[in-house]
Amino acid sequence: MDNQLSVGRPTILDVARVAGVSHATVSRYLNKRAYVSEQAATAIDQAIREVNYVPSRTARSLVNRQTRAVAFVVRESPTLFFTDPNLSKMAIGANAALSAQNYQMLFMIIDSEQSAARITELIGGGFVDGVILVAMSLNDPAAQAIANTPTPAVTASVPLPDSLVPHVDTDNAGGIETLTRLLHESGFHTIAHLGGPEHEPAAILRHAGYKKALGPAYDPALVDFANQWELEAGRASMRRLLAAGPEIDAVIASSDLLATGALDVLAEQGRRVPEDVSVSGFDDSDWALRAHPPLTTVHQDSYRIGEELAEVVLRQIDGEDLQGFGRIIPNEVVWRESSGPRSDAS
Amino acid sequence: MDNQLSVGRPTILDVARVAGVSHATVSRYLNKRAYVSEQAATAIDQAIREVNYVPSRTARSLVNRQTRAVAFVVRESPTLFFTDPNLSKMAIGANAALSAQNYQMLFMIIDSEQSAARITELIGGGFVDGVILVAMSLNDPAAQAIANTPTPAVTASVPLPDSLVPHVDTDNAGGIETLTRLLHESGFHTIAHLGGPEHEPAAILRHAGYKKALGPAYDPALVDFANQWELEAGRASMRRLLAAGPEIDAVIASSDLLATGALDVLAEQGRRVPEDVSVSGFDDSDWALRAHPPLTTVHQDSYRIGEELAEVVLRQIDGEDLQGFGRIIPNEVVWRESSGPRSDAS
DNA sequence: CTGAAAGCGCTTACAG
DNA sequence: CTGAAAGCGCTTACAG
Repeated sequence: MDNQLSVGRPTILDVARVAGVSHATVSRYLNKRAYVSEQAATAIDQAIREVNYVPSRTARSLVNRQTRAVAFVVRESPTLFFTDPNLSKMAIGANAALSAQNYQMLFMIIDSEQSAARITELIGGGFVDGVILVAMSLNDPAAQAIANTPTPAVTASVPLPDSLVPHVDTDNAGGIETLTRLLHESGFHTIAHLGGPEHEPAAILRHAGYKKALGPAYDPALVDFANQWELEAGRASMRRLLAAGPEIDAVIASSDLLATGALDVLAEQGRRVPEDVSVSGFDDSDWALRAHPPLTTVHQDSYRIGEELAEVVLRQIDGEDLQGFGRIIPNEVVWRESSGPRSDAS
Repeated sequence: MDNQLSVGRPTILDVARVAGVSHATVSRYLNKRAYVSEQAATAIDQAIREVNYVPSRTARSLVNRQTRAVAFVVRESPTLFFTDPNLSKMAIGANAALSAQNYQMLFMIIDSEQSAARITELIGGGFVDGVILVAMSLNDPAAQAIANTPTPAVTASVPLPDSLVPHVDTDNAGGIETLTRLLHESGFHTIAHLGGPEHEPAAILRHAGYKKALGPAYDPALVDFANQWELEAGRASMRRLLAAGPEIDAVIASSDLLATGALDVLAEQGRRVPEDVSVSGFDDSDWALRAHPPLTTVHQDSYRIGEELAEVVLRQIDGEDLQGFGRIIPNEVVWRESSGPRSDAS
């Protein structure tokens, strides 16, 4: 009566032997996609418990050519990732959407060149069915390598250059455009723009929104681009703006961090915010709330962006061709003290 | 001259055909573990580029019986996870240690019953070689199921009941013991303990540390256990303590959150902190810093805990039997305003 | 140094 | 309804 089992973990053959059927029948039972007699079913069910059988994921993946897993790869300093609420909400949103379709999200952190290579091989080697790539900097070899893999991919926030990988992003242009309009309507008329690095897509789009809102009133003398997305670069840029146009009564910065740099310089020079100059940012990050005064900014629905990212990979996994596709998610202006009272406040 | 390639992604057979060798030789070349002639090597190398070959992870895993991946499973509200700096530092530490050994850490979030079942199957099915389990609540079926899998596991923070799964934890008893001693030396003599839920291991250990430090001076009348790790439970417990022993001049709470509840009640009753009563917590979480006044607490090196967690799974993957093993990581008292001036401050 | 062959643990037409 | 057989893409003794 001793059913010899193999040494390692039990396989479908062990179950078959105990149940007294062929392993093909066990497989059919497991996959519920073909008829199995009631009698065989109960025998198999019991055998599964008896030998404590769990199907091998790798064997299944090999024959099915799918893993039902999607990687969420972060090309960022891990600390920054966990700190940035926008990024973590994105991850939570994507996880929920994937989970709902019974896909497992696998969060991976690139924290070294070695890990970048390993993750690229993993993804190129079919360890997952798709990949959501979060990378802030362009021309990043690691990001490029992952995107060039045959595995369906989507990038968050930044469309990769020279690549047809679809991307999902917040409405950079629209957010700033709306903000500019609101400031204008609230009585600010000499509105400067403190942009991000001039060649970065996000900076370009945000500048475009500013320009569009102003229309013919747009004045290039009131625009300056910071060299980096850094506090110090924001300060330098603000100094240039003040030197060029001392009469400005509002500054629209391309990020909360740059706006914080602007606040520093304005304080140095004795300009009051918002009484003398209104300041605003983008992102609605912690910087916006911690600033003195708290910053008007553009808030993005990161959870939703995460969900859309998931949808875009999933559709590609289902065979849809989404080359070059871009999805823009609307955002929302959050009006705070740094812009003074809002004229049209209801 | 047209080398017919199969339709899907190229396989080792395609490489072999193009290079004019057998696929076994290609495999040997890839694994560098047997001699391959220089001539064959260059041909293969070129063929790999030509067909753009990347080895299949699933096929490899199936024959090698290993995936070189370790799951980091979080049984927590995802938001809480990303918010809690202790948890994210743990993840970063584990990721770094695993990565250094060329293992890929796969971060997975349990956010529903469905996902709990899916992840359990994944792990039981050999999708990863090991699992680090972060679960705060005991008797959690999902945690138990994962731990009962044949896959090597380790739990963070909490040893699972009735389980021999190894665990790594901060020195609960030692931290509170040291803290109690320091308070005593600083002139506090009627020191109460506001413990966590009476049957939770962490609460039991912390209480033990308090008791040990006090020795014969220990007085059970000065001890109360909160019903939950919640703010409100901390308040209720503090009220009971004050009712039982109004003369207390220090309260050692089992967590920062419980300590915050204690602060609320003391403020209500007009007792000044630290002038009338010293208050301290455990965790060095945001609660500790945001409290008024900031809380003395026990700080844990979460990054290091993460590294140790990785080491414990890795050793098991390497075949070591670590059943029942527990690793206790030392921690450190952080003295802040809620305890007044420290007598032995250097 | 290198092929042919078996096998890792599954799924799935194909005949019965 | 169910077995036998082939195949998913690799690795690895075993002979040469």
